[in-house]
Amino acid sequence: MLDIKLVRENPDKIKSALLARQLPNELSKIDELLALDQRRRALVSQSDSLKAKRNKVSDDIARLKRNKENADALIAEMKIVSDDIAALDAELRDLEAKQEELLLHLPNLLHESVPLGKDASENVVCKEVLRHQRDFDFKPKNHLELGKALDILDFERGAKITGAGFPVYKGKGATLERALINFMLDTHLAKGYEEIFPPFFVNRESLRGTGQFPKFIGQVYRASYEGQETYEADTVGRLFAIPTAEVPVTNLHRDEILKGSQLPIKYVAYSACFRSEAGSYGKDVRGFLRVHQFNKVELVKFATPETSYDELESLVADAESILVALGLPYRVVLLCSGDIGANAAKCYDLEVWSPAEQRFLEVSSCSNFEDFQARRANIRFKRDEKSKPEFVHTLNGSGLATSRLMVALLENYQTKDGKIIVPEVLRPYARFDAIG
RNA sequence: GGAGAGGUGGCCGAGUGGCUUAAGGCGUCGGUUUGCUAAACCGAUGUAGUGUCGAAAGGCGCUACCGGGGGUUCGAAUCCCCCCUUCUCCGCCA
Repeated sequence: MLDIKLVRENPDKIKSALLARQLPNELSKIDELLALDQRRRALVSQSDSLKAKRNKVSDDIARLKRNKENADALIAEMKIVSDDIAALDAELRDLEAKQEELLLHLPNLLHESVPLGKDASENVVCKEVLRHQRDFDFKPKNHLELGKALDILDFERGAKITGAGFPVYKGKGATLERALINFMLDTHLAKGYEEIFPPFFVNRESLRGTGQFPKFIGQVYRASYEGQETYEADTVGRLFAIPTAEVPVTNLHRDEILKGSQLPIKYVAYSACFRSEAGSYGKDVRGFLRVHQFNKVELVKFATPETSYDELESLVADAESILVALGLPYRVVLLCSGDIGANAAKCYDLEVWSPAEQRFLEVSSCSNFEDFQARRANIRFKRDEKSKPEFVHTLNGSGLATSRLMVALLENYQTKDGKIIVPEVLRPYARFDAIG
C-alpha cells in the first residue's frame, strides 16, 4: 500500500508508475482518490473541532453537577452536538472505507533500475549460467514420461483422491522431494537464515498484509471451520490456505516495532503452497508446470531502507546457489515494468532450463517490496531508543520452488537407458545415487 | 465441546460513569550531588491524524487510541452486545 501523503503530494509519480506498468485505466483512480482525500480531511477537521467542544462542555457539566447546579441547558445543547458528530463520523467511515479500497488496489512504485517494457518479452536477461547444459545423444524424455516410467510421480491417482493439479510423489520420487527440501533448508541455514515452520493456514489480515488481498482473493483456497454457518457474513471465521510461506513469515512481525539492531532479519521457511490458479487453464497445464499444491522453501528478509537493495542482490545470490550446487543450467531475469508484480518495486526471476520443453521455467521470484507490505502490515523499526519508528523494507524470494525444479532435475539428469542420476549434493539426503 | 478467570502505556499494576491530565512502581534517557561507581533527589519518557509556528531539528494546540468491533449516555478504561485471544479445570481426540 502506498502512503496517502505520497499520493497527495506526488500524484504524478504514481501516475507514471501506472503507465510504466501498462495500467492506463487506473489513472482516473488517482484523481478519485485525491478528491476523496480532500473531502475526508475536511470532515475530520469538522468532527475534531466538534469533539473538542464536547469534551470541554462535558467538563463544565461535570463541574455544575458536582456543585448541585442545573446543567439541563448544556446537556440539551450537547445532545445536538453529539448527533452532529455521529453524522459526520458515519460519513467519514464511509469515505475511509472507499479510500482504503482504492489504496489497497494501487500497485507499488518502481525502482529506477527497473527497465521499461510492455510485457514479459521485454524482460532483461542479466545472466545465463549454461555450463551444465547437456548435449543429449538421444531424445530427452519429459518429466511426465520419466515420472511414469520410474513410478515416482502419480498424477492420475492424485486427481482421483483430490483433484487435477495435486500430484502424488511415490517411492524414490517422494524421497528425492524430501531430500531437495532438506538440502535447500540446510544450505540457507548455513548462510545465516533462521528457520521457521509456519502454519499453512492464515487469516485474512495476513493475506492483506502481504498484498494478496483484496486483489488475488480468487487464487486462494478457503477453509471454513465448524460453526462458520452461523456467522452473519462469510467474512468471519474463515481461514485461507497459504499460496506461499511469504504470507505467514512476513506477517510474523505484523503490528510490531523492531529494533534497528535486529535488522536485517533473515528467515527461511519450508511450506506447502496452495494456489487455485483460477483462470489459467490452457497454459502450462501439463504435469508439474502448473499445480494447485507444491512445495517451496522461501526466503524472507526484513531490512532497513538503505540496505534493502543490497539485500535483494544477496537474496538472489542465495537462491542461485541452489541451482549452482545442483549443477543445473539457469538464467537470471530482471522483470520489466510491464511484467513485474503489483507489490514489488523490483523483481528478479530465476529460470531453470528444461531440455524436454526446450525453454526456461521459473523456479524463483526474488522481490524487494520496499515499504509497500510493511505499510499494509504495519511493520516498523526504530533505529535506536529515541528515534521515531519507520517502516521496514520487506523482501522475499523462493529458494526454491520444488515442482519445476523437479522437472529440471529429472530431465537434466536422465540417462539414455531411462535412469535418473542423483546430483552429488543430494545423495547424503536421499541415500541413493540413482533412480531406476 | 463444557465451566471459570483474565487482556490497561516499553514492563508490572491500580482504576464500577464526570476532582483521571490513566494513580503508583519498574525500566530507559537527561540533570543535580559526587575521587569513581552505586544510591538519593529532580525532570523527561507512546502511536496515529490534523492545525499552527519554524529554514530545519522541533515547539505549541486539537482529536483519536485501555484486545477488536458495535451500542447506551451530555459524557465510557468503567455499563450493554458480538467477536478475537490468553490462562486454569473437565470432556473428547492424533
